[in-house]
Amino acid sequence: MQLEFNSVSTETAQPETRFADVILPLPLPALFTYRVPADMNAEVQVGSRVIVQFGKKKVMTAVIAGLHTVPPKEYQAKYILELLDTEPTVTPIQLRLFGWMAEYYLCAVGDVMNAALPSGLKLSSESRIQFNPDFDIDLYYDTLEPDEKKLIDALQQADSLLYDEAADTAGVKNIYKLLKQLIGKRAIILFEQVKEKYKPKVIKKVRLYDEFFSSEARLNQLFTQLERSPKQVAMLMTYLQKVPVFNNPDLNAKGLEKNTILGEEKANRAVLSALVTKRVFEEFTEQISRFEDIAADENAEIILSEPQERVRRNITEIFESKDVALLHGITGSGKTEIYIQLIQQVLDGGSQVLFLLPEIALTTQIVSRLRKVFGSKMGVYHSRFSDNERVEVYRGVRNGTYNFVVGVRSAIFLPFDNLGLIIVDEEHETSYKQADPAPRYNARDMAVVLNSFHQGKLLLGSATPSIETYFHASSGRWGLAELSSRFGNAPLPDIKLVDLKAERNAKTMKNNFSSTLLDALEQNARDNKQSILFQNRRGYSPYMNCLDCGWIPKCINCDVSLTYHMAAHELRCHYCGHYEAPPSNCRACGRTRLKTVGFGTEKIEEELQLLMPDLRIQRMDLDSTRKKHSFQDIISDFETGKTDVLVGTQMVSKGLDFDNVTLVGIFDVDRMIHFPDFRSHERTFQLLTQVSGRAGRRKSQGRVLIQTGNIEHNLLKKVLNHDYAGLYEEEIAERKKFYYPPFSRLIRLSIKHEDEISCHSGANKLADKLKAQLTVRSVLGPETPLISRIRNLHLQEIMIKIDRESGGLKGAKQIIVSAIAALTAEKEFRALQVIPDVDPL
DNA sequence: AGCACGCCGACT
DNA sequence: GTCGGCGTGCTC
Repeated sequence: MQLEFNSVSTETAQPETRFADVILPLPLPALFTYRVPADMNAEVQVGSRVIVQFGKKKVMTAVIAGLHTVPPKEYQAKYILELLDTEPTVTPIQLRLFGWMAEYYLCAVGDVMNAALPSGLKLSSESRIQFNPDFDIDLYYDTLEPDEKKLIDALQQADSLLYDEAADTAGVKNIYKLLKQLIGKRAIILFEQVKEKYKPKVIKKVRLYDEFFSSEARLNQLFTQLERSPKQVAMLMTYLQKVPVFNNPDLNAKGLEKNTILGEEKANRAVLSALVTKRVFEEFTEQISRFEDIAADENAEIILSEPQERVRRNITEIFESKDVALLHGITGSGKTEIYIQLIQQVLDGGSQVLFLLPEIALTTQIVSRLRKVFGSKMGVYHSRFSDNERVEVYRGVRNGTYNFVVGVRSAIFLPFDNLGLIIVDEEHETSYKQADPAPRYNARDMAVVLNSFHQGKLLLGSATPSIETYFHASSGRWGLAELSSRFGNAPLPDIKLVDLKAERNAKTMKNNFSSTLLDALEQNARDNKQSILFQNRRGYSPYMNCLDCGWIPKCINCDVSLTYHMAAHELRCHYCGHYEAPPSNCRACGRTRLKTVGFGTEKIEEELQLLMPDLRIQRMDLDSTRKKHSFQDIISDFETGKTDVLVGTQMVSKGLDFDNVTLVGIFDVDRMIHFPDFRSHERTFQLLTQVSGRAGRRKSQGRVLIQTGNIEHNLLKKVLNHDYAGLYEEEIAERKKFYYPPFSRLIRLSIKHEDEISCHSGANKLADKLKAQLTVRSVLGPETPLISRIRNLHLQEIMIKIDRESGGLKGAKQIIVSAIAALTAEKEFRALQVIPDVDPL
């Protein structure tokens, strides 16, 4: 589609002229007003997508947030160029959520909309280059320079090119100069093209022309006609067999897939196309879903155990008086079956259900389990899906194909209109919080808000609830249901600490493996049992070190040491992606005694392989699961017993159920415990409990060995005793004492600047402004974060604690926003970025 | 966020 | 003398 950019209207606004306030997909604080062309007056609706021109040449998709007839006074509104929807894509509830989130998380509505809509629904324009048909090529070709000739040649072949394609064909880096020259010579023209990104999936089919089954005689005539083409007759027979049109003429309209007919013996393309040419078969295409049509398994009836049933009733009771409940059920207690029953109940009542899961848990067994019960009326919304697939789920929710969706955090943005139940499983998971970019939202918290919009019910589930959630649940604001026995009375795993200090003194360590852990691994291998080893750090070793002068290779862009990766034999920065070859000489003293220090998953894998050569080991971390299916492959290899040991990061702790795993080994807990963060104990407890839960599901009791240099540590004792209550008591007391959530609200301001000095002075100035307006004790910092520079930007942090009782959240936010605006308005701090993060993790 | 307009250094 | 660097201000 070619767009007209220079059309200027001279009409004045008639009384009936309508105006639309639209949300643009940009981080701009305001809505923009466009004029509705008269012929669209009847069709425009709030929530519909439109195409508008923004600025001189940008054309983009916007969403109508409001319609009115008040002409803007300060400027002449541009026209809406195109209306994309006959039915609104965005529902009123979604618009309300967008606005709510923008205000709460201190970002632009455009940011929220960007996160909410799959990019397939956001068309945008691209600049394309076209040969100018008025250019007299014969006359001027020889005046062109070699680069120009190349591009012109290519443009005469294709009807248009993108900038990048043009740069490629011309073989130059900077295409703009070349384009400018050619525009000057009037050889090319540029235009903007709006690209529809979503492409429905189609299959090619064939069917008989209707005339042939009008009567048997007509068909016989056809057979006679084809007499001398046995293969064509065979193909026709195949068709009639698969599509019995004489029993039911309506079947012909649906036809038969080309691939099905071509899959038959002796069938081939030539035969089919002959029949098409003879106008026996008619070719057509049909739009289909990208998702397999899977029927629910009738036998997948879920029978709850007595404790499960009790808890289910308990939750139903809670929902009579409260909208939110926490299901605190220890690992392996069978929360999923309870969810299934509740979901079924709500679906039967005619309402929609949303089931949120953390990113990693979603690719695994739970989805197939739910699939068995709910079949293809269940939609799955996941970031590993292609954009086309996500658009299909979005549309499917809108048009009623899916009344139940299992999804990751962004699924809260789907266009539900009647949500009866939201379940947030593993509610403590940090992946519910989007760290970057804006909106920095927590899907678990937004589920609470969304639920109130729908006046539905929300169930949070976890074996290790976050302290905040447990506080709300136990204080009576929300309901609390506890499930404290494992399904089938399976015993909880037996967790033991391995004393690294003692083993080091006794010199029984082999590299990073204690003799206790090695013995257990050997025992397990003999018994044909599987083991999981957990080390929450990928790569081979976190840094290299010169033995002579202590020099450590660091990232050129960030203030971090480079991690050595064995498989790729390179040093990598885990923050910016920079990588380089490991140096053979120390860059400080020139000597060659460089050693790798510390250990990650790669090193554990290597050491274990050396110690136990017969063991079949697989590693599961970000590096080994980059490719699309590798994650699933690793899991199924382990599931089917093709591997004995799985070495992994956090990834192995989430939602995986393996019946034959009886041993879990955990490395490097001391680092986790002592991580400088007020949540480090909570985190460590959650992680260790989750990983431990992988050991000995169902029948046998599993063993967990935690290697630590600090066997007396209070937190580890709580882990050993599965003492969540103890953890909660201690943590909530700390939070109260030091005034942390849930007793206050936190807003973290990250200050970034290329220049270190400006970064510090800007942060100081901002902190001073804030301290003057808020109370001094509520503004902490600025502080230099653990990593002081990322991607060449220096960092400072200010933490603001907002009093819960004073109820000044909105006021405080107002102060923060204006303080930031005032600071960045000073020209000294023009290049300073201040990024607010509300409820940071 | 892009993008155009505008004012100062190293090159045909 | 021009090209082009990125500072600053605006986009309905």
